[in-house]
Amino acid sequence: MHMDRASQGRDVPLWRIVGSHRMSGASDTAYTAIRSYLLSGDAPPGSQLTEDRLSEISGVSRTPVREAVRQLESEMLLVRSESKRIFVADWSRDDIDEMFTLRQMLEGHAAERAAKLLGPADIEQLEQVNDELHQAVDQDPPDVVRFLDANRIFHEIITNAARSPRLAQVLAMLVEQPVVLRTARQYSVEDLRQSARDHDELIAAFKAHDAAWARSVMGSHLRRAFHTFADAASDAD
Amino acid sequence: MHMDRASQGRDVPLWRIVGSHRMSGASDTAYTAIRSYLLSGDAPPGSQLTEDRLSEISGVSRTPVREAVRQLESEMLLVRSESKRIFVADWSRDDIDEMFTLRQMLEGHAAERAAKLLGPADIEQLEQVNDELHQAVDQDPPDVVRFLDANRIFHEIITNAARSPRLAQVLAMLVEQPVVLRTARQYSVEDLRQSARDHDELIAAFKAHDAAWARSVMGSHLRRAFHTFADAASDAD
DNA sequence: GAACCCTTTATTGTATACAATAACAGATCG
DNA sequence: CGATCTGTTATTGTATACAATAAAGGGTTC
Repeated sequence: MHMDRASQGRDVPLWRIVGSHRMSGASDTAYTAIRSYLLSGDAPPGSQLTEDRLSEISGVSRTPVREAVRQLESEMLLVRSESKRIFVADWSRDDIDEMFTLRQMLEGHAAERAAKLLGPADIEQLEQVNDELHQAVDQDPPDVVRFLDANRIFHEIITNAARSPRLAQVLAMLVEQPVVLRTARQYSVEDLRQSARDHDELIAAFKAHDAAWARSVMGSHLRRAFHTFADAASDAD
Repeated sequence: MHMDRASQGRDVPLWRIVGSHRMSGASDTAYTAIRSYLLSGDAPPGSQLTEDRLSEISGVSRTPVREAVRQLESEMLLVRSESKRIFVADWSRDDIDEMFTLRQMLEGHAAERAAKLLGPADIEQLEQVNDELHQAVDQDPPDVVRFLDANRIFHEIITNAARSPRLAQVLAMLVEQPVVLRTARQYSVEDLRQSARDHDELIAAFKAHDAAWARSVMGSHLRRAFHTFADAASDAD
């Protein structure tokens, strides 16, 4: 009995199915450690970090830390001052707006291509991931972390399906920001449900191989996601 | 007599006006040297390079070479094998197609925003650069290098005018590829003239602050550029 | 007390030696 | 032969010491 692509992933953790990150070596230790630190919220946006400090945090020498910092810089979780010092990125509402706008363009394009390229097995995988997402929402209380994981994987599958390495590389720079992830914890159940419904419709568009439909749904999905974020963020003030 | 932004650049070399690259230190020496080497055409696409070799070429130690390689990897002039070895990128026609498609999306967006944000001084600068470009075309024979320089700066001004650091960063990854630059040498005068006319129309759209017009012209400009490239490349076979 | 210069300290940049790993080539065995 | 094992070499990865540079502090002068 052979294992096709859909069945392959059935018994492994969801977050392993779409793995883009090499996981070994001190560079990756540093990357993972620093990223967790930034996403944990313990690092105040705008505060300075030094390579030595990050070296302590991650337990490896400065050399791999420097590589990790470069990567996190390109993902815009870190920024550098004029004199090359390292700071935790501080995203304004306009910055987040622009990020979602870019994602809308690029992921809209990805969805368009995916509609033409996705096979039945791929679509089955998308449904599987979206089931996971639905379950996370329908828990009481909803499991936001599980939701965000499934959501990320759902989008990654589509991005990869577009079979454009350049597009994937560019989108990797526009991942969710700490401020967005933190804000997600206070989304309403209805917000999460609507997101899941968007995914349902996206899958329907893929099944119909309707590129324009897919782009359109992806566009409104991401645009609404921005406003959900913006509302939650302003409520938090 | 004060110096406004337009007059500031009048006496400095054109390529200095829009400088996004920090120019100092061994890392930049390495970056510049390796990039020149790749663009010179002496490096066969697909061939392997080692850090030691690049270190010899650029005259600095492996540490800054590694940083430069990372940068050139993100600009997709270099690629890495499964085992992390370094190779000169080898772009297929489809890869180039996809690159121009992504540029069309992103620079179309940039043009849209630029149409709203560009001031008279900025537009004057664009005109100045496009004059340069016209002159390069009207020389006999046309000066393709001068043309490409002016063209790059023209597009960079628009990208920067969009005032979206993320957009600029993403577009920096989609710069012109060696194969495109080499092919440009055999563009017909008429191809170059049409390019210059596109720029004229772009400037007209900016003067009218007509975002939709600007996006549209940028779109057809880049799309035609791809076909010009593709035709020239297939002729060269 | 405010601006300037000088010293000291903090931080990043570079070179280099060594460690880890992958590719290569030749020998051995079926 | 062909496959596989093994030692050798090529190449990248990591740690660390030192160099270069920017920031911070502290004293001096006007």
